[in-house]
Amino acid sequence: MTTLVRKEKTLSIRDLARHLDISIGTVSRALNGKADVNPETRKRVLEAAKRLGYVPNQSGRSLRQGTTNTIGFMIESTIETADTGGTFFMPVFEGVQSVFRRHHLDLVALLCGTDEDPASYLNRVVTRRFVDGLIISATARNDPRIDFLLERNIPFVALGRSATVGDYPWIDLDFEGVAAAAVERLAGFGHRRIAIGTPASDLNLGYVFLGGYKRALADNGIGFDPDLVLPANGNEEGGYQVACALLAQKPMPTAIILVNENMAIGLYRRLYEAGIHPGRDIAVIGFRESTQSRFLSPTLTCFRISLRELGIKLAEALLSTLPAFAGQYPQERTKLVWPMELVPGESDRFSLPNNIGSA
Amino acid sequence: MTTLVRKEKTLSIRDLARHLDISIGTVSRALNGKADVNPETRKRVLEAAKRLGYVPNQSGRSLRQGTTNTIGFMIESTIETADTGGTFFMPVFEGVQSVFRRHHLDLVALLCGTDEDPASYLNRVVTRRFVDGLIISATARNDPRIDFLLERNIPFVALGRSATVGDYPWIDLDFEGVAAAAVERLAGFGHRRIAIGTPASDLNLGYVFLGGYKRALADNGIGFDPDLVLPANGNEEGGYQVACALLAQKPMPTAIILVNENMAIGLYRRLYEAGIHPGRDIAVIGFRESTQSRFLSPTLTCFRISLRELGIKLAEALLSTLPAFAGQYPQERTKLVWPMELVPGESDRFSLPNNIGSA
DNA sequence: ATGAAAGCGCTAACAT
DNA sequence: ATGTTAGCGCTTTCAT
Repeated sequence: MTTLVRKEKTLSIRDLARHLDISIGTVSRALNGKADVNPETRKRVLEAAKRLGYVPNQSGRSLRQGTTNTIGFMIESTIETADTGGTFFMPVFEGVQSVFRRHHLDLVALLCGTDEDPASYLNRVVTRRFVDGLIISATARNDPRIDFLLERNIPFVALGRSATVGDYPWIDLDFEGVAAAAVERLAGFGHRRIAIGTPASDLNLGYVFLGGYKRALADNGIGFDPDLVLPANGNEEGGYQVACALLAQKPMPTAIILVNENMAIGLYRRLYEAGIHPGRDIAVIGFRESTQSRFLSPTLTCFRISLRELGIKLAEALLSTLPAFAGQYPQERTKLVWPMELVPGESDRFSLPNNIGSA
Repeated sequence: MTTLVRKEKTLSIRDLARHLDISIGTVSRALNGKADVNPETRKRVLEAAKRLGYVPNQSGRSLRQGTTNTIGFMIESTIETADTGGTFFMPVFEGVQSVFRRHHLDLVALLCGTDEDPASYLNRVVTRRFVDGLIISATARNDPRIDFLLERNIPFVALGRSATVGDYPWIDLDFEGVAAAAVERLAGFGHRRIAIGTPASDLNLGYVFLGGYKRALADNGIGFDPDLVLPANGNEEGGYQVACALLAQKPMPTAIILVNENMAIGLYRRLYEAGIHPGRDIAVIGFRESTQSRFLSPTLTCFRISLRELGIKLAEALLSTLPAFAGQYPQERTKLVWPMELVPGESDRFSLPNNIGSA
């Protein structure tokens, strides 16, 4: 037969078969690694495919197989995350991707705009059969997306717990443990009036964080004072507001724990304006260690986590819920609280006499 | 006919047609707003579709039409951008999305991992016909992706210029203008030894930034000193290194311009360690205004840009290259340098006597 | 204004 | 081990 190499048009499997003078069925089987193909034939096919730059059309495959080989990672760019979310998600994304790549699954980030309802956005993505599975993040205390995905039986894993009931896989940071460790450390330094900066929104992590804080207070014999709970956005501006709230209290708390390390910048700023030095006049503990936290003055005491590892675990948790991969990842529904490790900085390095700083 | 509502399976257009007892062709035409449909029929179809939750299968459409109605926004998570890139891209993404949504185009972020070659990643995405068009970012001085996309005739727009030749649309920040404005401002304050922190990598923006700096020096009668060009990564760590380099010079430069605002944090840190105060002992000008820059101490003099607007322009530039939309967006190939507006902060607020600070 | 039918590219079931 | 063919869901001719 004639050597048919089309220009301008991408090669179809039919073109490839014609070029090799064999049937398209055999070509398909050869490319997909099926067993019943002559090794010689397979070699020819793979070589020709490579040489001619043949790549299967994903739409054709999807239509036939009912799967897209694409996983969606849904990220909401809310006020809470717009500024700073990227620094968190990029490394997680990398970890997820490193696992999926081995299985020829493509990962796409689905950024739901602030002017679109997350639930209806998700609905569109899912019903169009755009992805085979989903990773959702920024779980709300009550998250309709989870109900929706469970009901439709769509494979997914949540980055973050939720109060929404149901048997679904999730992985979450150990907000509770972080709050507890921070309180314990500060209490050990003699602090009694320990404030806490929590998210202003309905994110579930706020509730968990607050819960850990309260428990740790009790464990350390410190009474809970609702005035010391300071809700704010998890960014620099929020930190500034938290500092304002701190300064307004009499006596001022001697320590503050932040649920978000970016708040530290705004907090520092406001404190400096008031002539108060973190690490000398007030103890500050931030949340996640970052390049930033290490270069602030004073360096921020915070908690270390490998986001890439987290991403890898997320991917594995999802794979175990995908029918095509459950065999290779035979785990239970993952329900995992990811531990974080304290990294001492300069921001909380001072002790109080026992009798100072109590309420 | 019987009312056939399947469970567990998503509705196909065939199901919908059967349910309405009309042909699938008519249903398709009704849903796609074709003219030759009885208004009455169309109403019935749309109602039933809504009620039963019918959503067309994207794979079916794509296979038939040869388009996916999906645009890819390729973001590389390099060392340069991993930490901080998100803060930049999220708002841009929002802007892009707001335009595409009107045209029922879905936007997905394609994050190329650090362990994957950007060009081959792009190749995969394109040849699989996964997207109809692309936005690429982090353009290198010589960027093979541009050659590839031009050769394959794939609609795309670049966020960032490149030395790669060809008639392709791009939008870029005004690095040159920023460098020039910064130099001019500092020269006006009496500075003569003005250092510059540039990217260590081969990003095109580094060359453009440096070019603007050199020209502005000349315009202000200041000689160019290669020792004052300090390459570093565009993150906190890079800023720290820049500060180290500054401190090593005798006499120390009296001003520094950074190509990336995140560097300011590391720079501040190192300067504080050396007892040198930005805004008092040395003038600092950062790059992009952010929540961060406003809350640093001292606040950072930097440049404002509406990233959302930038995203909107990017989307429009791409649409004008897509055959299906070129009619609605009949622009020339966009080649646009996006202006940025100086936002004075506290970090460069001091003047030198004329005879101090000269080389 | 509607129906009938072809066919996009691919895989899998069946036949040989 | 290979060829043949049906059909995934959809849009778009071409009839009527």
